[in-house]
Order: sequence, then structure tokens, then C-alpha cells
Amino acid sequence: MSDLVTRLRRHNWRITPQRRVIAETLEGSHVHFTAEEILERAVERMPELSRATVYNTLNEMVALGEVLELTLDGRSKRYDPNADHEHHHLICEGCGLMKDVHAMADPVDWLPGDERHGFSVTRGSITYRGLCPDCQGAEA
Amino acid sequence: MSDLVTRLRRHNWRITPQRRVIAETLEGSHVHFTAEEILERAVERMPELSRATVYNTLNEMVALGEVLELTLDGRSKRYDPNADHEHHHLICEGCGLMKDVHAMADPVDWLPGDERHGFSVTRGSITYRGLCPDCQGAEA
DNA sequence: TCCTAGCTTAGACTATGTCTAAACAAAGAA
DNA sequence: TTCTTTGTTTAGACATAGTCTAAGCTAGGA
Repeated sequence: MSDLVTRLRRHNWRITPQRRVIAETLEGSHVHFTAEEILERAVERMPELSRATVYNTLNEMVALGEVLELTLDGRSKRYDPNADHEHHHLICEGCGLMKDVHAMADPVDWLPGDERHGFSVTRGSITYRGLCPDCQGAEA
Repeated sequence: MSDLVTRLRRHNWRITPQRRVIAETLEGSHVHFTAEEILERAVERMPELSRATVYNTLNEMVALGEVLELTLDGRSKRYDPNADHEHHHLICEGCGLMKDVHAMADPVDWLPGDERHGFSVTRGSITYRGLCPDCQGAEA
């Protein structure tokens, strides 16, 4: 059983066949899919699965705090099943390739008190941008 | 004349009346507007201005590197005229209020070499999240 | 003046995501 | 078991954000 399904079950959240397929599709890959990409792949295992269920299920997993919603470009949201594991993202500006990365420190520690404007700051996520090895070659 | 218009002119970019109104609208505020919000305000000064021109112009200013495109939620892009001044963003998870903030360190310095996956990393932007003073009160 | 290149426009079109109403399914009560 | 209640899924309509297209407009140079 997938780790994500285990975490979801702890919330007393009913694991229907549709939800299981969606969770396993999400977790089975090491890239962060869009909702449409998840639908496309999940439908291979469950052809009658509807678009609305995929969107509903992803939104519920985000609300439960077990999946992160990424909005790294302005097009479509992407879903990251590793909500429990602090990490950031590195994106290639040439081809869009995305990697999960870990920084040496927590960015919240770098935000001085007088820059917090009275907010209670709970987290900081970093989006790194640059060129991947392939796209650096293509530049030259 | 606005500073943004000055910067844009340096690229040999024609400053038409429409482009001037859009640039001044963008720069005149201290919140980061969406394209629709800019259209709404710019139309007050130039009623015949079209939606397509606003989108085209914003995209061109981003391509010239003088305006930043922010995709902080999955809904609509926001535009930040301070592309030349390194800063990050702090967002209230209650009401969406956004502030520009400055961190004490450059996040790129905190990404170890073995986490770069061969990329040439050019920048890192941080999105801080928390609750603003008003929304902290509403929680209790 | 005319020509050309680039700019602007209205509206059609696309992509992404949400909502609605009806059908369906599962769990507990009788 | 059957009934009831509650939650889930579905198809398709709808909403929102943004892009594209074709036509007309404008400014500057020959």
C-alpha cells in the first residue's frame, strides 16, 4: 500500500477505489503532475473515472495537508505528494524540467523581525530558477 | 515620468499612449495587480484600451526583464514593476494580503552543489506564508 | 505623398478549473 | 434483509484567465 494512502487513511478519509487510483498515480511518479496529467494516467487503470473526481480528490488531499499544490508557472497547478518532507523546487527556464531540492537552512530564519509586518510567518518556500545541463548546451 | 517608463525606453521600446498608461498604472500602486485589475484601472484613463493590449504589453515588459510575473496562487498572474530590486513575498493565508520583503541572505547561496543537479542556478525567490495581524485576531 | 513595420482592436478561441443535479454506494438502524 | 442517511461519483454546463487572429490604425522613413 502506498505511503500516501496510509497517511490519508489516518484522517478517517474514505479510501474509495477512485481515490486510491488517484493517490497511487500521484505518488508513483517522481515528477509533479498537473490534474490533467493525473486524469490521463489514472484513466488507464479506471476508464470510467471522471475529471470532476480527480479535481475534487486533489483539492481534498491538499486540504488535509497531505499533498502540496504548486503554482510555479501561471498555467496549471501541480501536485506534490511529499507534503511531509520539507523541500524546495528548482526549475529549468529552458525546458521546464523540475527537481526537488533541499536547502542548507530554513528561509524563515532569514526574514528579520522588522520585515515581518506583524505577520506570524509559518513557512517559506524557495523557487530556484536556472538552466538544466541540456539547456545550457543548447544556449551555446 | 515614471521610472518604469524610463527603463522601458532604454530598450528602444516604443512608448505608445496605451503602453504609457499601462506602465503608469502598474507602477502607481503598492500592491501587485492582476492583468484584469490593471485593465480596469487603465480604462478609466483611456476608455478605448483593449484587453489584448494589456496582456500583450505586460508580456512584453516581462520579456524585457523590467517587470516580474508572480504566480503565487493558481488563479491569475500578478505583475511587479520592481524587477530591478531583489525582494521576496509574504502572503497572508487568511485574506491574501501580500507584502514585499527582504531577506538577510540570498537563497542561492544556501543551495549546496550536490543539490543543483548540474543546473546553472541564477536566482531563488522565496514565498513566505503566514497570517497577517488582522487574520491572527480572527483566528482566536 | 506613399509604403512599411509595428501597434491596437474586437471578438473568437483555448485551457484550466468549478459547480450542479442526478445517480450511486456504503454504513447503520429497524 | 430492507430502509434511511450520508457521502461519493458522474457528465456536462459554466466560469475564469489568457491567447490568437484578422483587420484596421499609426508613425516614421523613402
